[in-house]
Order: sequence, then C-alpha cells, then structure tokens
Amino acid sequence: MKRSIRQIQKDETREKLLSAAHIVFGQKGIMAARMSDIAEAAGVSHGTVFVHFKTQETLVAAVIDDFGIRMGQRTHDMARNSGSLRDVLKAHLEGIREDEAFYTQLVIETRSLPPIARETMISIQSAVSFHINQAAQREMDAGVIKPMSMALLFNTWIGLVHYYLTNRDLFSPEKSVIETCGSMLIDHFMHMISSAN
Amino acid sequence: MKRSIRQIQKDETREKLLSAAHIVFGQKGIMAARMSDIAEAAGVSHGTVFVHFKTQETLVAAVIDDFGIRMGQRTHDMARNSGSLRDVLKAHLEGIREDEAFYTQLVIETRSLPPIARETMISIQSAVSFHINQAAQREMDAGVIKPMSMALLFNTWIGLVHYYLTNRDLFSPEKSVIETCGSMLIDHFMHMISSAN
Amino acid sequence: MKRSIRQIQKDETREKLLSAAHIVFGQKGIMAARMSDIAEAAGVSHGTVFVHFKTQETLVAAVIDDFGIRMGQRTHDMARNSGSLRDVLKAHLEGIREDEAFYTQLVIETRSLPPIARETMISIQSAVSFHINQAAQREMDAGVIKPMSMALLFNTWIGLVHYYLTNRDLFSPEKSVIETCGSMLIDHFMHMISSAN
Amino acid sequence: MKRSIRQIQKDETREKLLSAAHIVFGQKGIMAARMSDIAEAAGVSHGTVFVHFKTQETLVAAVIDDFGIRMGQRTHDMARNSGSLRDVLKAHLEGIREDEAFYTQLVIETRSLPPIARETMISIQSAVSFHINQAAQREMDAGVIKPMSMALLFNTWIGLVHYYLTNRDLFSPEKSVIETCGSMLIDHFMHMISSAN
DNA sequence: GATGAATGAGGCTTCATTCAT
DNA sequence: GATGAATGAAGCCTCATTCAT
Repeated sequence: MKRSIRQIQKDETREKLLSAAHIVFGQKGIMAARMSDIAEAAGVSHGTVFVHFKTQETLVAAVIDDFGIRMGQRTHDMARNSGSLRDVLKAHLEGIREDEAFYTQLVIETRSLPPIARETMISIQSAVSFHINQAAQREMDAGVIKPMSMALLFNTWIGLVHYYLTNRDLFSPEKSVIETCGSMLIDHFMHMISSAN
Repeated sequence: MKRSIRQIQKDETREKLLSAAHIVFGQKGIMAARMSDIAEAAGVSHGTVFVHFKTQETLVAAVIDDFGIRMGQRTHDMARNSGSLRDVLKAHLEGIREDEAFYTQLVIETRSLPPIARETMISIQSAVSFHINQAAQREMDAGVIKPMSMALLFNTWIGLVHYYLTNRDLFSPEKSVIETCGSMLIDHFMHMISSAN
Repeated sequence: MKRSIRQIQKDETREKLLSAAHIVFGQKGIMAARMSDIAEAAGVSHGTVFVHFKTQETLVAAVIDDFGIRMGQRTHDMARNSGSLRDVLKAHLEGIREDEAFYTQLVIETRSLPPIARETMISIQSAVSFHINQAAQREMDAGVIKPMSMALLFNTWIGLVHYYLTNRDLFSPEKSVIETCGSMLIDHFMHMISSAN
Repeated sequence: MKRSIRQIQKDETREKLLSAAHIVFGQKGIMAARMSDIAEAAGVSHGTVFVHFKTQETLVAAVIDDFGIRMGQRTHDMARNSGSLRDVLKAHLEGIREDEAFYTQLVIETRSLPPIARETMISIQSAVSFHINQAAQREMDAGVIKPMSMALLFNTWIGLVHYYLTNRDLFSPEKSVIETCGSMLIDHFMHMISSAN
C-alpha cells in the first residue's frame, strides 16, 4: 500500500523532528531554540516542521509528552528492579541521566512553557515520588531512617538533585552532573535522613 | 539648587524604572519582559527607559545589581542578629521573602542572563553560605547536628528552598511560598540534619 | 526540476530587490533609502528583504558590487572598441550614462558608505584610468596633446565629469547630464589638453 | 541695561554653537552630526541648541549662511589683491583652505541639505567665478591662455579642486589637501589652459 | 508530504524636539 | 535664557507561520 509507505516516511520524519528538538532543546533551551534550528538539526526543511506540528507550542508539547512517556516507562521499570531506597534513588538518577540536558531545561523553564509541560513534570514527579515514598516508608518503619513527612523527604531529594542539575556550571561544567555527583548526592541524602549518626 | 532638584527627579525616575522592572521581572520573567512593559509599569514613555539605561542588558544588569546589594545588606544584618543555625535560616528566608518573586525568576533564569546575573547569584549565595556554615559548624561541633559536608548541607538547604520557590503553584499558589511554607521548611531541615531522631 | 524553479524564483526576487535598490538608491540616496522603501519598490514585503540580505549593509554592498561588476564589464568592452582618446572618453561617459543616477549617488556618498563602496569606486576608476591613460599616452607621444602628468590629466577629466553629475540641477535638471552635456564635455576636454590652440 | 547683558550672552552662546557646529559638521558630516554632538562641542546643554535654533534645519542653514558670508568676504578681498589668473586661483584655494573640512562636506552633501545650502554654494561659486572669469578673460585676450568657454574653464577648475577635496583619503590623508596639492593643481591647470605647450 | 521563499507582527534602539524647572 | 529629562516617531531586524511549487 502506497499509503502506508508514505505513512512510514511521515512517521520517520516526525521522529527525526522530535529527536532533534529534544537535543536542541537540551542545548539551547526550550523557548530559546528557533523552529529553524530544529529543522536544521533534523535535516529537514524549515517548512516541514510545520507540516508535523502546527505551531511551536504543539512541537514543544509533543517533545515534552514524548519525554514524559519515556520517563514514565523508566520509572515503571524502576519499580521491579529496586528494593531499597538507595536503589530507588540510584534508578531515579539513572533515569534522569539518560535525558539530563533536556530534563534540566524542563526543570528550568517549566513555568514559561505551555501547561502540558507543567502537567508532564508533575506526573513524572508523582510516579517517582510514589516509588521513593514506598521504599522510604519501608525503611522508616524499619527504623533505618528518621521519621519525617514523606512529601518533605521527597521534595528535599528533588530539590537537591535539581539544584545540582541547574547549576551544572558550578558542579560539573565538563560532563554530566549525575555522573560526577550522583553517588555523592545519594550518600549524602541517605546519611542525612538516616536515623544513625 | 536647581542642580539638585533635577538630579533628584532624575533619580526618582531611575528608581521608578528599577522598581517597576523589579516587579515586572518578577511577574513576567526577566527576559520575557519587554522594555515597553517596564516603561508602562513605571508610568513613563518608552523612550525614557533608554535615557536611563542604554540597552536592555544594562537595565537587567542594573536591576540585578541593585538586588544583589539589597540582599548583601540583608545578609550582613543577618550576621549580628543570629546565633543559632535556626535563626540564620529564618533570617535567610526573611531576606528572600522581601524580593520573593524577583529572586525566584533570577533562580530560574540565571543561566540565560548576562554574566552579571550569575555573578550576583553566586556572590549572594557565598555570603549566605558563609553565615550558614558558621552557625552549622558550631552546632555540629556541639554535637547537635550530624557531621556532614558543609557544602552539601548548604546545597541541600538551598535546593530545598529553591524547589519550593520555583514550584509556587504547587505549594502556595495564592501567596508567598516563604510565608506559607517557610517555618515548615526550617523545621524539616533542622530535623533532618539533627543528630537526634 | 523543482529545485531549479524555486531557485529561479528566488533569484528573480533577489534581482528585483537589487534592481529596486539600485533605482531607489539613485533617487533618494544610498543611506537615505529605508529598507522598506526598497521592499515597496520591489513589490515584496519588508521581511523579504532580510531573507535575501541579512542586513542593510549587506544589501548596500551587494548593490555596489553588482554595479562594480557591470562597470567593469563596460570598461572592458571599452577597450576593444576604442582607438582614440576621444573614443575612450565617449565610451566612458556612455558607461556612466547607463547607471547615471546611481553612479552619481555613489560619487557623493562614497565616504559615508562601507569600505566596499570605496574599494569598488577605486577599482572602477583604476580600470577606466588605465584605458584613458593608454590612449592619452599615444596621442601625447604623437604630439597631438600637450605633455602633462597622466594622473592629473585623468583627475581633471574625472573631476569635470563628477562636477557635472553632482550638479545636475544646474546643468540638466530634466534629464541625463551625460546626454545633455556629454559631448560638450568631451570637446572641451580635448580642446584643453590639445597641443593646438 | 540688563537686557543688553543678556543679549550679549545670548549672542555669545549663539556664536559658540555656530562655531562648534562648523567644526563638528566638518568632522562628522553635516547630516550625520547629531544635535547633541554640537551641544557637547559647544559646551552647552542639549536643550540650549533649540533655544537658538528652532530645528536642526535652522541650525544647518545658519551655519551654512555664516560660512557663505565668510566666503563672500574672502572672495571680495580676493578681488583687490589679485591681478593674474594664477593669483586668483591661489587666493581661491587659500579661501577654501581656511574652512577646508566644512567646505568639503558642503560639496559632498549639498544635495541632501535644505535649499539654502544649494543657494549658498551657488552664490559662493558665482562670486568666485566672476573673479576667475575676469582674470581669465584678460589673459585670454592677451593670448596667454587658449580661447575657450569661460563657464567650462571655471567648471574644470572647480571640478578639479572638488575632486581632490572629496578624495582626500587618496591624495592627502594626513593633512589639508589644499596644502599638499594646491600649487600642483594650479600649475597643472594653468599649463592645461595655456596657449603654449 | 516536503520544500523554502515570502510574510508581517513585534521588539530594540536612536535622536530631534518639547517642556518643566 | 539655560538646562537636561522626557517624549515618541521612525528605522532595523528576528522569527513563527503561511503557501505556492
């Protein structure tokens, strides 16, 4: 069927665009990237972007949505492979590391992005939070970590991670912050919430 | 003196502009605010902005610098009035609260702003960090708080605060995050780092 | 080939713009012409100009360069068709006449234009001067014209021509100065430098 | 009388402005000079310029008029001190030399200036032409110079002089063209029109 | 469907001119 | 009269979006 060949090609182009946008957004920032930058990065013409995404906002939303699904999947995988809180945190960072640049931009720009961005961010955090809380609760019940509000425990972790991500220039100008500081952050966080001294 | 009447008026306009910019930046974002928004907010004509600030970047730099000085002053005051770490954290949040919206935008946008922004941010954090570390060290030596890296202690605090600030919509959509969550954050943080359970 | 249809159309627009700019520059002056004047004269939108010429300076440079090439070609043709100095002068004026308005503006504004303008002007004059000198030298050697510095002979001729061009309002307000005064100028110049009385 | 003290001061300021404008116009070009440049050069405030000259055009006109009067005076003096054509040409160049920069700008910009500029230019040239023609006629009658149209003789001279003035960068980048090339120009011109070889 | 030239709204900046002091 | 801050019209340039090919 001709139809389906075309369809396949179209889908391929769409994927190229989403992937290119993901990279460019991670490099230049989401709102700072121009539509033509993305076209160029995807190796297609400027106009083609608009064939697939009616407006800039649509493209941004699609990239974010895509990313949300990927993160959701990773978080889901996280569940089965992790037992201890430490494992969960490790898996969490690992999940971020795979999209570090884009994730960081998303953290930074959420507020000035279309609502979908905020919603995606929240849904990602909710899923992550669910797993972290579960593991934390278990260890808290076991008396390994201090009793404290789950929400605050989670927000402290997220805040710490985001702080390092968004200040990469201070902590790891050359390469991935997660790679450079990840295990240190986990150690520190575990130490802080641990009931031992 | 004629001189000084005119000078005073000019200074007033400059102040009006800085103050309007400070507000508008806090509302719309620093780079998203247009020069004409600021003119309008200050109640002067578009051209007047350029009488006082040759370029947009100059204005941004001036507002940030202004803010940096104000924060520096507050941090300095913090020193004499605070003994315990809890006091210092309280003073820190109090200092932020007075410029909450702008501070939050600065946290968000630092990376896409002229270098002065980053430098100001760093210098503010350095000063704050100095006082926090001093108090924390004392209490750590006294065995009241767990032994841990000063840098990580500070970054955890800053990360936590910034996380709440930059997610105001989640934590306090109506009013100041600091007002709403400040003492909770301090309590939580103190509890976390405390050597007691 | 699709390629070439689009390419041809783009080139046509570029030509329309260059040609419109050439005319508008001749009428209003090179720096006095606004980008929007040229867009209007070319029958395209304001933004289109910037698709083809990134900045005003680029456009000016392109128009001048274009003109330089055209003049160079004419000067080259001049060579083969002219024997006597009189012929060369005639050809020179003829070459100018085809772009009289623009050439005149260029003469007037060279100093306030980007360096390319000056360079183009100089290169045009050099080529012309070469041919004039050659013919003049021959006739000087033959004793037909007075012995004199070639440079001064050339500068006198150019000065005379430019003076008439730049004072068209005095000499030929209605139409081309070259048409109106050209042969008179040649006669006069030849008479002046002739060794006969 | 208070009145007349004020009047004197006002006149002084006006003179300062005219003089400053004359210099600045000579340096930056007449239309390229900003009103504030002139205020600064005159050592008065920006607003003061408008107290004396309602519009930019008025100022330009006044400076040109002033210059015209000065040139007229010099031309008049030229009359009594000069006998031969060579003397007149020398006096002519001398008159220009005293205002070389401004005169050159005027030559270049006349067309884009208010009509007064053109009229002044014409009136200056008329006066000069009168004296040159008179002397030339005498020598032509005496058979010293070739018979030729007075207008063309004059225009050749003016064209030559203007060509050197407006191409100072080629002929005398460092200092006055008249000083550097003046006598050469006179010699050449006299040689050209002389009936001798 | 892909292309990329054309479009035009929107933003920054300059500078002659005005006017309150 | 002198001052200089304020004004706003006008010009350059960017970039998301449209549309003919």
